[in-house]
Amino acid sequence: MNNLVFKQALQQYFTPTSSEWEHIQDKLSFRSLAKDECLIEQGEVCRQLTFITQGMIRYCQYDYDNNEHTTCFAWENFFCAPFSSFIHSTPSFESLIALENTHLIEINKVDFFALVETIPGINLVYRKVLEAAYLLTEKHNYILQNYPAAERYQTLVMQDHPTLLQRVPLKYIASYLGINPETLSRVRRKI
Amino acid sequence: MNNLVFKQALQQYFTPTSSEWEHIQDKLSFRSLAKDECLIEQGEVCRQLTFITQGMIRYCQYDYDNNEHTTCFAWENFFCAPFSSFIHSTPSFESLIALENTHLIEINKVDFFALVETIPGINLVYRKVLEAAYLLTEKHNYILQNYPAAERYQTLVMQDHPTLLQRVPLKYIASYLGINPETLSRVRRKI
DNA sequence: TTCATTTGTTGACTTTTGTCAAGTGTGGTT
DNA sequence: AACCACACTTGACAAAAGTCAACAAATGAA
Repeated sequence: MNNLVFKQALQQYFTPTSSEWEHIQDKLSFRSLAKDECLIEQGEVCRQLTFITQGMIRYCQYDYDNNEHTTCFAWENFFCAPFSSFIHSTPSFESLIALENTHLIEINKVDFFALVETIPGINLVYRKVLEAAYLLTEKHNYILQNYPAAERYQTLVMQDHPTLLQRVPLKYIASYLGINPETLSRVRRKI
Repeated sequence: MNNLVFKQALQQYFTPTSSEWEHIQDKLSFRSLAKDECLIEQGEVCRQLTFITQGMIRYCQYDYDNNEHTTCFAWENFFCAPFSSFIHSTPSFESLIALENTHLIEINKVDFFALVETIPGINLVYRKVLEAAYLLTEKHNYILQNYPAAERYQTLVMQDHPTLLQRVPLKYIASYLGINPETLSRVRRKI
């Protein structure tokens, strides 16, 4: 069941042989998070790669005044991790918190990198995941640095992810746009 | 000469066999940029990976009002490219412009990915380059989004890259910090 | 050296966004 | 139904950074 969702996700990139799939499946474990439960806390070192089979995760960081800032949302069929922590075993910049009750597949980091080395298809998947993560944050950051509040809303929400509005409280959307809820409220009123 | 610098850079990650090195060397070409010359213009699709043997490159983007924003600096011994464009063959978000007279080694994208597929060491190097690029922009963005002007200067310049001050005009540093030159000037006066 | 251009600084003012406080609305619990 | 917590909105005001204009300082070319 859950495994199948995962296999389908891999098959976007390669079709594992049955022996490869055996090896992969061996390393998977399952986990659920209740709404508001933490997958990883800021400062922790990330030790596994996570794949979301159902639900939604919010990435957030804390600034010098301990205010929370949302940097990313991830949902069904995406891999999620604080990648720099996952890659370099350094403390994570961000916390990952469930926005809804969420079902996950986890692969331990050591196991995952062993698969990357031994299964070329997994190497490819890893590259694609990194590339996609890079692209997503690049755009988010480009918009946050170069556009005022109203344009951020238009681009990052209305244009790119209008469905967020149905799933995510506005206060987190405001935080994703790098503005506060009051400002978002004023932006939305003017439209 | 130039090749040697490049080989040394690779050797941080792996030691190519002499036949591997032959294949790699075959694909390298050399290029120089005068100060202010453009390596890649925003909107262009990036078709090669570049390695800097001497000099310095500035990455910059243009916002909705066509104001320029510096997002990154790269110098000797670093690979540089607008990675999302390089990876996905999409128009580059940013222009790459020489800050000084600069010497480069280039590898055509198709050749490079062929090397990634055939030489495991190059695959590793590519992963490391991507990971490093990801980490660098992640920190830059984290600071820009979460800290006010004075703290951005302290962290990104004084702490991380104080040598920038000797090589880069303040107006570009201001732009890298997401503030204007007047604000930077005021920040520096207060210290 | 001199002159012109670019770079950097400063002050006065404006704009944008944030902060604080009060209020409305909604959903869930008892 | 009544209450509570939470999400969201609104207004008045404050703070941070941007804009514009003037000028100073450094750099480079003639």
